[in-house]
Amino acid sequence: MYLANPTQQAAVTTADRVFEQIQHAIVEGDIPSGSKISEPELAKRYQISRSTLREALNRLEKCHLIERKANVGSRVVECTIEGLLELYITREALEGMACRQAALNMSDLEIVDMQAMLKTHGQTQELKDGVAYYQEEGDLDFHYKVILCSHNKQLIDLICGQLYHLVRMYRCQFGMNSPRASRAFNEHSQILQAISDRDGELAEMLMRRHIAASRKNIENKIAEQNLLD
Amino acid sequence: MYLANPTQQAAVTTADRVFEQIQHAIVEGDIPSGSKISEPELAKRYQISRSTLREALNRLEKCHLIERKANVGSRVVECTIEGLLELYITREALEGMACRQAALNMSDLEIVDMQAMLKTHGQTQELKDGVAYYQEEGDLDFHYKVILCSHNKQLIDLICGQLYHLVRMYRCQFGMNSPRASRAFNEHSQILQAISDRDGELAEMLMRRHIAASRKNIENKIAEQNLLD
DNA sequence: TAAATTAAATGTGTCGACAATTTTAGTAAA
DNA sequence: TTTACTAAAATTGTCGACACATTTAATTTA
Repeated sequence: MYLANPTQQAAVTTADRVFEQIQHAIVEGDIPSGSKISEPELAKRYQISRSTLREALNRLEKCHLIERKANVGSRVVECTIEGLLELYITREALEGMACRQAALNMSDLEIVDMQAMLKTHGQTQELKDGVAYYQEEGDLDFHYKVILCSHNKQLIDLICGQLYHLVRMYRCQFGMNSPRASRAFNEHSQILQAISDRDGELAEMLMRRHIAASRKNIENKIAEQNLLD
Repeated sequence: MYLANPTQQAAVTTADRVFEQIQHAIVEGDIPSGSKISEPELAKRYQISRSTLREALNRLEKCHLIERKANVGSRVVECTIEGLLELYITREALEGMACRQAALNMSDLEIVDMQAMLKTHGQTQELKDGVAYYQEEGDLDFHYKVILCSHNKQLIDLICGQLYHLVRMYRCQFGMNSPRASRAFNEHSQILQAISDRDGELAEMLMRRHIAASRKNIENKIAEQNLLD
């Protein structure tokens, strides 16, 4: 089961449903990264007409999962190291600002809720220490909540509606259930503290460091791997 | 004549052409902000089938110029004060980071080019001092160049491919040919200096202040206007 | 054999028509 | 007059077919 996107309203039309199915298939790698998409083939596989499929493809393009060229066709986006680093840099900017806005705009109730959620994360983490579960869902959960609490529609749409599908895709394809779990939890706690103090500047700074740390973690792994070649 | 988007590849298909036409009409306010879009009517006006029109509508949705609801239809996005402020906050985050990346990644040649452009701006500004022209094109020109020079595809697409159409729309509809022209020029010069020094941290900070200043300028205007009511 | 040209096949873009849903108009009941 | 229900009209979603462009295969030519 994959994390439902909070900004994605319930699928009512067939194009919506097929969009979600293909999205899932791409994120999980069932439709491989970089592969060409054949409209007739996919239309047949999902038992829909090409028009409906193209509607779905348009939404996939909107969240950067496929790329289209006129008169040529669509390809699933390629997962490259550079792309991953660029994605993290963009996240650093956007989520940093979202965190600042959350510190300024969150209601007291929302803060209480988030503290409860983090407490839960801490407990499950003590139980299955260092297990991928936390990184898989808890981390995204925390980030999602912060973004939604920015109360900035523009930020919410850009990050949750578009970038995060790519984030999930990279996580799946590069198998990134990193050992940063316990450190991430501590960083989340610090961030929430800054938010509770309504310290927007600190909250942004901590979130940026948190994401930058993940990025550097990846860069280091790559560097190690390159030394082995 | 309006500023062609550097990320927008040449229109080859009819849907492309119609997309550009409607985009222009929305930005300029010929199709009013907040109005409902009738697919049959627009299809007739542009002499195309509904399928082709819907393809164009999908791209308009991608750059946040229209909003769609399933089984109900499309509306031109509404220009509100809150929306404008949210847009500026998002720009502050994204363009700030783009500016930092530009300082890190720009080639020396690109820096020389940009210095030349800014010099031109300074001269034309001396000629028609305080005239809207500068703010209308020069400002966007500078910002566009900085973003492109970040060499970060993700940032480029988000800002140039999506946000900037909205920015232009707000500029048109709110008649924002502000008197910040000369101050903006000075701020641009400072930013470029930081970029030339390869000082990413300073470059980001200055760009963020530059955009935040615009936002506060707007907020003040609103506050003044509210006092009169 | 390799390169260039042409022809077939595949795939994308566009169209008009039908199905399903929503909105509007009209009628009946309170 | 207002509300509730019903029927008609209009609008959106989906479909299959055709036009056009690109890619692939076959044929010719150097």
